[in-house]
Amino acid sequence: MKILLVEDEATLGDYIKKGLSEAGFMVEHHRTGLDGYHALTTGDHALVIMDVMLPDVSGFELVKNYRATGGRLPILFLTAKDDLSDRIAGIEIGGDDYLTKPFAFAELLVRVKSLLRRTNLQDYKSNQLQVADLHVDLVKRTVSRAGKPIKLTAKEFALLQFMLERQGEVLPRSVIASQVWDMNFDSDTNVIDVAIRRLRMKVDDEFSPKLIHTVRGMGYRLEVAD
Amino acid sequence: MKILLVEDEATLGDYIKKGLSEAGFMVEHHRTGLDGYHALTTGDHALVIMDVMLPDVSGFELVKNYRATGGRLPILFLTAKDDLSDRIAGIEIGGDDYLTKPFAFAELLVRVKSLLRRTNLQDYKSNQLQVADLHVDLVKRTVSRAGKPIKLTAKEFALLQFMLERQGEVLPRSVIASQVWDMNFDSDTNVIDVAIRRLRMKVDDEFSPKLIHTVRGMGYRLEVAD
DNA sequence: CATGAAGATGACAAATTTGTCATTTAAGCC
DNA sequence: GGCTTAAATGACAAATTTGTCATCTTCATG
Repeated sequence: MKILLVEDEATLGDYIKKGLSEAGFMVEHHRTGLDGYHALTTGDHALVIMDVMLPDVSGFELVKNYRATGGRLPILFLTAKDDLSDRIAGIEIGGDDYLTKPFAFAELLVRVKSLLRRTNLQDYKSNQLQVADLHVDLVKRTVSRAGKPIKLTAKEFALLQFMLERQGEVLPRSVIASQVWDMNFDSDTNVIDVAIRRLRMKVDDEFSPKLIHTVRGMGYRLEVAD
Repeated sequence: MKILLVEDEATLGDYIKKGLSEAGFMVEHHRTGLDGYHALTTGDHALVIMDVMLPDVSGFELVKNYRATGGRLPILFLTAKDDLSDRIAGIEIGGDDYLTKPFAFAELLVRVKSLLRRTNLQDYKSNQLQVADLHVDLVKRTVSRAGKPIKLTAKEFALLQFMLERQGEVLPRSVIASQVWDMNFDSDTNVIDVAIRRLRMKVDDEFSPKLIHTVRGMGYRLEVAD
């Protein structure tokens, strides 16, 4: 479970991070609003803990914008005591929570767990596959290698998915044809060769080790080593 | 867990079906090879029990073809005693099993369970969603309504998936734009209207109840009733 | 029930994906 | 090393998907 923490005060930030890590959460810590916002919109966290007072942008502004674009992660605000009255009171946080500094860590942990419990019900888990440093999320349809996102077309994705499901097996063109293309393999087409090439360009060309291997006379195989 | 049974002898077929049903399996029973083959290639069973001697095609031929096109379900053959020696002996069943008639039902059940245990390990479950009679499999990327398969394009699927995730909520165009299109909503485009229309044509037009509703001035909502 | 605004729709155009083909490159074998 | 065949590649064409626009329809309201 990944938590995004946006907190500029080093001492407090480290303290929270340490505590949550010990409680079994992965914590990604950013110190400015913009960094935090970037992480928020690109990452896959389950919850956000955000200081309202940040050096650059107000946490409140950030979240307003985040919500306006459809973001729905639960957000737990941290506010300084004297900010509380007029600020938080007016925020339509809609189901999110806040905590006034200073607070006991135990208190934070309780709120975090409660928020996660409340929201994680309808979260269906992603269906992830991985080979070497290639990550594939079958539900989100995202692919990345060595952390770099890769955009695949529908056919490319289907082909990769099929090969992943049969990792290590040699896949004759005829089998690929019938499973990925739903056609009877007609040996005078080379669609599959071409598709493999396109997939390789995106998934293998600039990386190593190579994952897609040719088995001459037989077909192709996806595998980490040879 | 769905099991496909292909057996022409009525008595034996009914007997097996009854027994397996009582053991908690769903059984789809076909009486001819061709029917069975059709079910095999279009359905989503976990295991196949097939008589080798069928009135139309030999079960052996069927499976040979099935394997050649990449099918990988475990298949349990039923053979008459005297067919056994020369036939089964020569079949490269590769991991599948067979049972000689007559057999005790308990024996069949043991084999079935063992085959399922052996193969279900690497089967990752599909990630399914459903509203009314609309079924969506997020991993296989299949959609069907009232049992009828529906083909969606990538954008259509993404839109439907998004609406399903937020079932019941009114989704402003601006939110759809940022979540499905990854663009800042620019009110002088009607891409979303058009996309909704295309989705409706496939998913709602010839069905009822309607699932995609317009909330005038606000956006769209996916919901079973109004 | 007339009117203005929002949404639906159909036709078209742009962009993207997918498949085909001719040619080049590489592998396996003698 | 030369030969044969399989696979890789690049360029092109077809097909499909996606977005734009102009027009028509529907809804809410006075």
